[in-house]
Amino acid sequence: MTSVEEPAQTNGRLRDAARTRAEILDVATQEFARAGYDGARVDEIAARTRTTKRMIYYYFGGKEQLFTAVLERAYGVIREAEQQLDVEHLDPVAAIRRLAELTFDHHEQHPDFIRLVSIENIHGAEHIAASAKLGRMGSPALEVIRRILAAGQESGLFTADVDAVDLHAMISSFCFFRVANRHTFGVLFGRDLVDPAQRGHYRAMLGDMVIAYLTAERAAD
Amino acid sequence: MTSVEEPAQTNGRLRDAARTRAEILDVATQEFARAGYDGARVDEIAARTRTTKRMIYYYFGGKEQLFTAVLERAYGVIREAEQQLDVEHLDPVAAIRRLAELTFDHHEQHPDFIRLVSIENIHGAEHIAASAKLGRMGSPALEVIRRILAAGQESGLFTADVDAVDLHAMISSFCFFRVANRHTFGVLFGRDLVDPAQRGHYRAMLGDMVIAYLTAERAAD
DNA sequence: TCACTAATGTACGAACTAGTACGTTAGCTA
DNA sequence: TAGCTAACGTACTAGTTCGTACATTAGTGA
Repeated sequence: MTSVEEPAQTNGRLRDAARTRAEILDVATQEFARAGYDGARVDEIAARTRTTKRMIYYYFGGKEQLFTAVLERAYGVIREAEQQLDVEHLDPVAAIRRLAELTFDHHEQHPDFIRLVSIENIHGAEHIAASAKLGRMGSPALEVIRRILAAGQESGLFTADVDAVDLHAMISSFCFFRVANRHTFGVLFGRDLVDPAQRGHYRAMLGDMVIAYLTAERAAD
Repeated sequence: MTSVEEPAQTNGRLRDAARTRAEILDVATQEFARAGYDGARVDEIAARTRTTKRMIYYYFGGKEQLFTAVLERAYGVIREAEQQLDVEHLDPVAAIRRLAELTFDHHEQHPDFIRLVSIENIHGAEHIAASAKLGRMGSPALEVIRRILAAGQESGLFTADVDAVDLHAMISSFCFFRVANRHTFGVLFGRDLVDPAQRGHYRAMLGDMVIAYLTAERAAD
């Protein structure tokens, strides 16, 4: 999240639409992630900005649209990260493990994003459904998974007949739950799923799980 | 959720503390699950009850305590369900699959519970942490998993050296994500994870995944 | 049956909160 | 450099929302 923390005016200008807009988005992201859609306070966002509430309405129109803009940018970030993904040179098993690990890392590094997605689901995904930018956006990772799966299935290495979307769901489940539910899980079971000391443990567990699933010997269907 | 929908007075009484309390809890569960903690309206809960807002404060003290009571009851329900669990007579593989399927079914049948847990995580699990009833409650399923795992590992059937809490997290991840994130996932990938026609598919996928993970041939650690 | 209290209802207030009307100025361009 | 407009600030309002003061009654036990 391109945080803007400079003294007062960036690039010598007092008035900078792009900077003001970006700063509002930064703070709004934190605030929505902190308190949920209804818990977030427009006044609080404004207060933590170098500008005023007036500007939020000037640039975004309202709280609802601001939240949508926050989601659009957050999804854009993960989209970009996935586009960096380069696993073409790896064998299917290594490639899938790599992909799983990248998903794992991204989720861990963007807890705010996870919270925003949770919040959006509480609200039935109405904002992303209404967003032209986000509707059916899919994910660059999906195409990659598709190719790896095809290669693995062709070579007989992968026995599971699973499609890319379902495999993506499986990988995301684990990564998402670990971050999203860490608080209740921690209280109820006395175990912090995001404990840095256990990071490697869970990362390996995810990879093992996915590979085991894909390569398991199946009874005839 | 013991829904109370009778005409006016149950068991012949106009004033029935237990009934009023239960009815408030029922409606509050729906309202909190619908809109989140801050989105939920105390007035709305009262309106959909046969009693008044005054009673919410009389019985629970406030919105915060009401939400905690809602969580306590919701966790109580899953706790009870898990206590029914009887898999002692099954071999480890069948037992684990059974357990996974029960978790799967429970999550599917209680979307409100899933939403409440999501909401509670947005708020850092502060309510269940403060609740005497819920702190470190654990889960009856955990003991069952522990026993099955021990048996499976002893017999050499299970190769993964995973503990009960982590396995529980793995199973829950899949079940939770499927229900909790169905909305955003549906919009972004055009696939409804809770489509009844696909229920069997995902249920089998979960079992296959867990069993594959537990029984996979491992390279020496 | 009488009195006492748990249970309930009504009406209201104080604080908050999204959103806006109105006024001002920086910075670009002709 | 004059003027025009995008960018910005202040002060306010209308409506909402949690919570409560006060009044009332059902049911129970003596």
